[in-house]
Amino acid sequence: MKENQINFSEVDNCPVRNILDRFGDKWSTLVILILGSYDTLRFNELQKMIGTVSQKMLAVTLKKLETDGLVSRKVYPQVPPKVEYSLTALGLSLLPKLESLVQWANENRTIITENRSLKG
Amino acid sequence: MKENQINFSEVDNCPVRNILDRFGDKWSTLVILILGSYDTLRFNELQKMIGTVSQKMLAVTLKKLETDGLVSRKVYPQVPPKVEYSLTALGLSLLPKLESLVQWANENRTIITENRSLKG
DNA sequence: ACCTTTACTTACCAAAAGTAACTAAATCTC
DNA sequence: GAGATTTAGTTACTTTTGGTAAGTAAAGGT
Repeated sequence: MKENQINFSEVDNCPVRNILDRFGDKWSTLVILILGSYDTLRFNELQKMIGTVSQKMLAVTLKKLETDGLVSRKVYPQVPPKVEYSLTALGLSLLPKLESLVQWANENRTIITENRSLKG
Repeated sequence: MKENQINFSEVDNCPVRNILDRFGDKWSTLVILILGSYDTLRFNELQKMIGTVSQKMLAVTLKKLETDGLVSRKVYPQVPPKVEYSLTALGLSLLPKLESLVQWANENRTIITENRSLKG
């Protein structure tokens, strides 16, 4: 057992899983990455940008991110409604870590695709 | 639109999502992190360490990671069977990026937990 | 002869996510 | 002035994903 070991075994006691489980869902990381590159987006701009997310899941995802304080939500009292989403300082602090994952994915895309086609 | 912009809008054409979707599942990142700290583990050592993963999902997760070439599987022809899992070089190259996410989660755990209890 | 052990698989059930339709109210079109 | 359009959602229903519990194979221990 290495030093600085993290205990993963209990969900509630595990500092990591409690937080990371929130990004283990299908859309959170993608929403953060996109808001990171576009700064401010309305609900259906985000939806068009992602392309394959359902309205329901985008709404749920944004609500969770807002609850955690990663995304802020600005409502303009208009009809039809206008709501703008952007990253908070906390969300921005996570961004470079996710971008580093994206960079890794880009660098290793070819080799992983090859591995997949070998094994089927 | 910033320079170095990534196009997220089409699943198949998106270099990022094609790869990252594989870690968007419930267990992959955790398995990589644990194998990263324990070096080599047998199937049920991994299961005990995670604590809440089902045998079925651990098997599925390991098979996907093996297919992608992130995890290697060494079978000892014994009865009862012995199978050892460890990270490949590719898996090891991903590890620091995931550990950086863990570090972020640790640093921001308190504030996120507070945010959740305010809104939640 | 029977129980144990390990790394799975399988059949069945629960939870998460996808789909499509619906809503409210101001503005635009005819 | 009746009806379509627009936006940010919500709701009811279906599909997909994950969880549960039991089963499997074959060697060794009691």
